[in-house]
This record gives sequence, structure tokens and C-alpha cells, in this order.
Amino acid sequence: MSEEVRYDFRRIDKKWQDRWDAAHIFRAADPGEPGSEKPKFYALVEFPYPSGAGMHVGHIKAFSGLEVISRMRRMQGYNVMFPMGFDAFGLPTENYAIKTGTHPRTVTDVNVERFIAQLKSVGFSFDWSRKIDTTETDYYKWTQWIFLKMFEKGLAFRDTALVNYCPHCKVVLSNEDSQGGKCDICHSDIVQKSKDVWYLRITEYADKLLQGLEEVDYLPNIKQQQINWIGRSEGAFVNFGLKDTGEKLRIYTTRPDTLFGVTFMVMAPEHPLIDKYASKIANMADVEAYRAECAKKTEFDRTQMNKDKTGLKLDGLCAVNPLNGKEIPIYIADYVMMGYGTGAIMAVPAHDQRDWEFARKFGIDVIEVIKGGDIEKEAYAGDGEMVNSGFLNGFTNKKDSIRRAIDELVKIGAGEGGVQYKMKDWAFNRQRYWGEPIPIVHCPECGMVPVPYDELPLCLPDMKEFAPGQGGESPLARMPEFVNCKCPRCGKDARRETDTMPQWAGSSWYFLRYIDPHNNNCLADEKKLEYWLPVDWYNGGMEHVTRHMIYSRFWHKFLYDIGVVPTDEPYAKRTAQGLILGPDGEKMSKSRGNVVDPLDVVDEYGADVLRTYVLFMGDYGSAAPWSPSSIKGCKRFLDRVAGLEAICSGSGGISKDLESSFHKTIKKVTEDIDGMKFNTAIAALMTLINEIYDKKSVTRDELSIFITLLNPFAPHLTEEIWEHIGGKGLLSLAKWPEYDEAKTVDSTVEIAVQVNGKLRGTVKIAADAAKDEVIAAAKADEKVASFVDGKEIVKEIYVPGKLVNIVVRG
RNA sequence: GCACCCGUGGCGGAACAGGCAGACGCGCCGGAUUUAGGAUCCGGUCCGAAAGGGUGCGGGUUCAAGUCCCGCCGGGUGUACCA
Repeated sequence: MSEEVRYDFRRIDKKWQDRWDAAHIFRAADPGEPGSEKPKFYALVEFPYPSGAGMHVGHIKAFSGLEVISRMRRMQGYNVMFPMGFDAFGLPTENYAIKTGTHPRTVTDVNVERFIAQLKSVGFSFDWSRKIDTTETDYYKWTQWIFLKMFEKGLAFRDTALVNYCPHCKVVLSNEDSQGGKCDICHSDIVQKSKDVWYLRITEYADKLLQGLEEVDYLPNIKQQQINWIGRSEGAFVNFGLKDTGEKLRIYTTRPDTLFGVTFMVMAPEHPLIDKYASKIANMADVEAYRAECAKKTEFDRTQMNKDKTGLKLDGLCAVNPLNGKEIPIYIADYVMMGYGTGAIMAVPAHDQRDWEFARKFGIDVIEVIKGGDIEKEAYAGDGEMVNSGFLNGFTNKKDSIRRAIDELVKIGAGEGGVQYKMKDWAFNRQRYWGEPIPIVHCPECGMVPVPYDELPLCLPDMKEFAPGQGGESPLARMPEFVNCKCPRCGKDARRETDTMPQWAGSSWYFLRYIDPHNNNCLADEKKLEYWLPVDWYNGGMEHVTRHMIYSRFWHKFLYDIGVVPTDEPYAKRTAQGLILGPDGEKMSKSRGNVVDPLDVVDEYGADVLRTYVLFMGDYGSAAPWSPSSIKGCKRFLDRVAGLEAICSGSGGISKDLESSFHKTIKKVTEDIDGMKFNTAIAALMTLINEIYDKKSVTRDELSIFITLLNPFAPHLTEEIWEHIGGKGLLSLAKWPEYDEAKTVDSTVEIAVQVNGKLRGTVKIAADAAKDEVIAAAKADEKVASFVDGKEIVKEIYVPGKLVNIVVRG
């Protein structure tokens, strides 16, 4: 029961897709090639993971934004690069491969092919000659190359650490991949495990990543999320004495000026000094019991017990305040984390709510050092005069007192100012098969030796059985032909690293490879990088603005520092699209059964209706529910566009009575596309077509302008009409219409007339009429007059072209 | 808990930079066409008979507030014992 269509989209869609393909019209010109003299525009959308489920309507919306902008830019005379590729390493493919006994290579190839066919069926103007796939050796050769460069510079290193481990996926996860204590992929509870793992020293770039945000044009909330993620805080490291040991207990605090308010210390349960001085701790058995209890707690429990502090006093160990020599008890408690700062804190219960709660529970003194709150009721974190604080007494400005405290600490050698980041080094390895092999050899003589550059790519060996090993060993470890090798440095027997890189590796630099995807000599040619960088506009999902974007900015900044890329920031501008929700207003998911398949939509309505609807359904940056009935509005609109041909007079310019409408619409559509306000751009075209139909005829010039403006949204139908009315060449290559500002204003305007702020009438008057004239006309209005007559006029306000407000009294 | 964003008809959403709230679309109502239904076309559609009232609630600033300020209530996103 498919609905009647006014135009044969099945034939038309295919016809134009084939013609664009054959003419290679979306191929970007590299420097030196014809077309490269135009200004360049590099539009980037997040490349998809080619899942077996195929495309999702969310992909369509994500790509359609820059698709429309790219098509408009081409028509405006830009040399546009709008590439597409596939981020194809990763667990879903591997898990599917294991389940079905198919090799992940095969699975990936099949999925990629399907994605390409689907993307083409929607008519996206991607430059397919630049297609990349992160799992191809030609690509990951350079992923490995970058890794080795980082290794050389000491930014890739191995360390033993407590890691987040997913027992289900059998992999080590970064903090980013295990938020909330759940595995990002399978949502199982993760556990802590001690392991020797690879890290990338992203923390070394923390400040650069923060500072770089000042020079880029990201949406404000995107910048804010990155700032929060980096989580820079300024404070001081303070060394407390550890009584009778000669040892220092080092802590980090943002408020060193509250040192006189310290009444206890807290160490994380795992703190190494506990073991070192275990012999001095009288209640070590209790300590061990508490530690065991903490280790059992899942993240979820810890969150639930947010308010209920637990802990234990260390009997026999005692800290000494470096400023006043006071002895201070030491506790262990799991509200202090080993992973942040030094794993120990000075507790100032009067001015920190967590410390306050702990002090209450354990009956510890609370000493006020900042006036202004009621420390009997709760901790006071505000500003105020310093008291009970020796040389700090009397300070009222936080900045000054902190500086004074740090100066004193430095003077007596008990500490110094310091900076901390929430961001941690990036755990950079997985014990899985379907990823880039880490190109390192472990030699008993030489230690860790990089695989020589001329031996890259280090190919992933073909395996039949690639399920992860028990205990989380990489499947590659089961393959002696891969593992056993000669040390590149000394030639003796050695073992290859068997871990692979995490999913985020390949996507950290893909935008560079698009610039020169087939280069065998370097990751991309210098001249081409110089020409194309930075990415002018990057659009993607909010879920990637921290992890993926920070990782890729880090890689890019590193490549800049070693002279490989010419810009220090990769992306000049970043925006994000909102989700498409299911018709029920919930997030689309298979389990809810509310998933809309874009191909079903293409099948029923054609690509142009799908493209138009995903942009018309609401504000591009906000989530909006899919509406199976609302999409009909877009179908009707395009049917009406197809119907314009029948009322086309065949000749003539823009008719007088539609002139300002056309100029206004050109302006509105152009500006709205630039501002990603696609919904109102389409609405403006709908308004214009309604005006055209009111007139019952359209000139050839009017029709040309109309379909040119609509082309980025509905390229197939508009190409077809263009051909019918004898347009030269392809509409996709036509010139974008320009408007005359002077013609966007009407000669007569309708002015709202208010009396005391209430609308009482309207007057039509020449747009350039003087204030007096307009007000006189307003007063002449019968209804207005009835509200004004016999009253004292206090004020007359005239907003040119808009409104008159007559303020009366009495 | 903290940070940011958002609350507008039956629905999705418009409203530059404080200036006619509800553009555009869906749905709905009526009419035309049709054997009928669908599709299409035309008209109507914030509430109210009207005066008037309307942008989550309560205050404020202003000639004028969806928009600015203060305090609530509700929702979303991010982050979470970060010292």
C-alpha cells in the first residue's frame, strides 16, 4: 500500500547517483590540480563503525548536516573535501566473528561494502576516491608509525598498574571506557586488576590541550566538557612529617592556606606507605580487613555510600604539621583515591564537606580557619577572614592567603605549588585480536625494542581461533610464529608484544590520511597537509567530544611538535548533532523495537525525502523523535516541487510581486545553512513554494533559483527538474544564487500599533516613512483612536518597520 | 552533590540583538474532486461567545519580557568522594 508518488524517485535517485559517480564531481582537487586555486573547505564527519546492523537513521542525520553545507560550498566556488571512511577495528566485529566462526576481515569487508552501498543510495556527496579503512595494512602501517614516534619520545611507555578489567570482554579498559564501573561495550561490572600495561603520556599534553581550546571555534558546551575532562586544578604539594620515621607523607591540596585547620590525615587504603611501615601499625590486622572490604566494593556500592564515610585509624603512625609542629592522627578511608593527587590528603573538616562528615563520624576536632559559616552545621567552603592560623590570620582574599602559604612552605622546605589534572595517562592496549599490533619486540638483552620503520606494517597474522585467552591474554600470544622473533637490535631470540591497540587508535589521526590516502612514503604529503589543514568544520556526536576529540587533538599536537603536520590544532570548528529518538520519544534501540531503518524510508519515499526530513524534524543540535506521519510533510513538499514544472511558463525573470520573497529566501536559506539551522531553511523554501502556488505560475528563472536553493537537501529531484528545464551541466555544479540586500526589504511594511503595550491594530505604510507620519497613521486607526481619545499621551515609541507603542494615562 | 543546557498549541518545533508569540510541518475540522477509500486541491485551527487571557510556577526591571534579573518546580546531558 505504498502511497502514490508524484515523481519516480526510484528511477531518478539511481540515475543521478550514477551520473555524479561517472563524472567524479565530488572529487576534491589536491594542490596543483585544476580546482585547487579555489578556496579550500575541508568538511569532516565522524567516520562510522561498520556494524553488521548497517546504517542507522542517526548516521543519516550526522552526515546530512555537513553534506548540505558541502554541497552549498561547492556551488559557492569552494574546493570541497568531504571524505568518508570506516573505523573498523573493534570488539563488536570480533565478537560477531567469534560467534559465527567468520574471520573479522571477511566480516569487516562485507559490512563496509554494505555501508558504502547504503551511503550511496542516499546520495551523499562524499569523495569516495579517498575512502579509508583503519583495518587495512596501508592504513595501520601509519598508526603503528605514529606509535613508534611516541615510543621514541617517551610518550608510549609500560607500567604496572591497577587497571580496569572487564571479565566479560576479557580486556583492560581505560578509565574513559569504564565509566560508572561498567564496561563501555558489554556493560558488565569491571574489576580492578594489577597488570603490566601500555600507556600514552597524554598528561604531558594536558596544558597544551587546554590552551589550544582558546584558538578554536567549538560550541561552548563542547569546550566546557573538554575543560572539565582535563580537570586542571591549582594548589600545592605539602610534605607532612611521619613521626619517628624520617619519612614524609606527601599530600596535594587546593587550599594550602587552611593548613592550620588540619585535624587528621587520610590515606587511600592502597597507599604504599602503609605497607612500608606495617610493623609500626598496631592494628594492621584491622587495616588488612578494611582493605579487603574496600576491594570487594563495586563502584556502584561506593557511589551509593557517597554520604556514609567509612575508615579506620592507623594505630602507631602519626603525621606532623610542617607549619605548627602539631601531631595529627592518620586514617585510611576509601573516599580518598590512590589515583588522584598523591593518594593522601590533609583533612580540614571545617572547610571540606567530606572531611566534615568523616570527622563527625569519628569524633575528630573541627577547627575553623575561615570565618563566615556555621561549622557546627556543615563545612564552610566560602570566602572569609582567616583565623586561628598564625601568620595567615587576617587574610580575606583566598588568592593572597594561598600564595602566602605556598611561599612559607617553600621557605621551610615543606612543599611547593603544584598543578593536578583529572585526566590520566591513556591505557593504550587491549588483549584482543582485532586491532593494530603494537610494533614492539621484547628482547631479554635490549629490553623493549621498536620494530624498525622499514618493517612496518607489522601485520596482524591470520588466525583461525582468535577468541581471547583465559586470564586475559591476547590471542596473538598463542601463535609462536608471531611471538617468536629476532631482536632487531642484537639479533638474538626475542618475543613480540602481543597486545593490540585500543579502538581509539585508528580514529586519532584519520582526518590526516584522507588528505593523502594512498601515499606509501609517509602518512601524508607535506604540501597536501599544508593545503588542507586544518579541518574547517568537524561535526559529530556529543559522545565523542571528550574521548575521541581529546585523543586526536593529542596525537595531532604531538605530530605538530615533531614537525609532521603544519598546524597545532586539527579542527578549526566543531559542532554536534542531536540524537534521533524513536517515535515513542525514547532512545532508539533494538530491545525497545523502535529503530527506524533509513533504507526502509528510502524505499518508501526516496532519498530526498529522507534527507530533507532528518534536517526538518527539529533543531539540528537537539534530540527529536522520529515521526512517521510528520515525514509526509516533506514528501508533500517535494511532490509540490515536482509539480512546479507543470506550471512553469518557460521563460521570464523574477516576477515583480515575488522579487522580495526570492531575495529574502536566498538570504535566509544561505544564512541558515551556514548556521546549521536547516529546519528553518527548509521552512523558508516551503513558504516560498506556497507563495508560488498562490500565483499559479512560475517563471523559468524563479524555478531555477528555487531548485538551486533546494539542491543541497534534495539533489536528485532538483537535478531532474534542472535537466527538464534545459539547465546547463549538472545542477550540483551550478552557481549558488546571490541576493541583493536592497531587494530583501519591502517598500511597504505593516506596523503593529500598541496602546500601553497592548496590540490594538496595524497600519500599512511606506517603509521609509518618518516617525511622525507613522504615529499619525497609527492614531488614525479607528480602534487605536478609541483607546487613545480623551487620554493624556505620555510617550510615543516607534521601532522602525516594526511597531508603535502609544503610552497613555487616565 | 556539582557544572552546563532546556521547559512555548493536540504533536515536532519557529520567534534577529527586549518589539505583532505560535513561522513551517504534522494532526484535526469543514468543503471540492471521487462509486468509495486513498491521494490531491481550497478554507479553518492557542484558549475564550466576548471583554480578555495565554510561553513550567512566584516575584522584579521596562513603554514593551518566551527573551533580561532573583527565587522555586520539572526534565535532559556531562561528571562524580578530584582533596
